[in-house]
Amino acid sequence: MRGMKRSTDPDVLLLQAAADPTRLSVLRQLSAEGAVCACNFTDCCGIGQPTLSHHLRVLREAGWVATERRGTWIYYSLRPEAAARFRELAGEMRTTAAKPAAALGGASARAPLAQPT
Amino acid sequence: MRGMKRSTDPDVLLLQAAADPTRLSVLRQLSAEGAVCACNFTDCCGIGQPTLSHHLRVLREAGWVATERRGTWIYYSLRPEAAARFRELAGEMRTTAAKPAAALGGASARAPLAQPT
DNA sequence: GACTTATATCGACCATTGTCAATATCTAGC
DNA sequence: GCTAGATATTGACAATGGTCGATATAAGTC
Repeated sequence: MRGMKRSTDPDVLLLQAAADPTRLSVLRQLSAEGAVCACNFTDCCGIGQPTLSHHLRVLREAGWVATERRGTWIYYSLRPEAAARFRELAGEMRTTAAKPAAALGGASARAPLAQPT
Repeated sequence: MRGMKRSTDPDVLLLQAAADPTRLSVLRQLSAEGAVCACNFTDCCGIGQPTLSHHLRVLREAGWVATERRGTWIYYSLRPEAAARFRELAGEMRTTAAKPAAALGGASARAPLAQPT
């Protein structure tokens, strides 16, 4: 099979949703301002309204944002669970500080599977 | 112009690099084990060697990993700067806890640009 | 030198995705 | 009902990106 493999891991979906200039910008604005009307993003990002709507849908389906209708417009806000999961994910990414390059010199821990005799 | 726009924002590049099942798996293994030989990932992820090499290149170019040759094999390790930047990014993503849905009820803060009379 | 092993690069293929124009849907006010 | 404004959906297109097979490069051993 060629092509890509569609990911189902929620962590990957969360990262994929944030890994776009427009959407990261939206997330940052939401983080800074709390609840933001969709119409506020339209001009901010230099993209058309359908495109923005698409990005907001991606963020919603990834669990990043919640929506609330107020009359004709819709407010978007960051979902605390998503932000928390994101921070947790980032917290996992730590360099052990003992191994990165130092452990390579030792005679004990070297070859991963086999050694070139 | 149709098509996508190539992002140049280093934060977006960092997120894009992490937003793939294989690469996230690699990053997690690096975080857990420190320095890992490239040959350790090959069988782990169920992908071919050229594909893994491609993913490692993406991670390298995004600043996620550093490499060190040891004989015929190459060890990959997490770059502390990347992990730190990632945590910082995640730290930005906070719900202000004062606005998400509460501020919408008030009569003061409502319309973003205009109000439906 | 030849041979083996590990990693990188190249070239192709196809799935995904960001974008737009046009249109539909929903809500409010008349 | 009709009209106006905000948002969502549809259908197309192009660029990106993940995958593989084949090949190239690099380092080690003999």
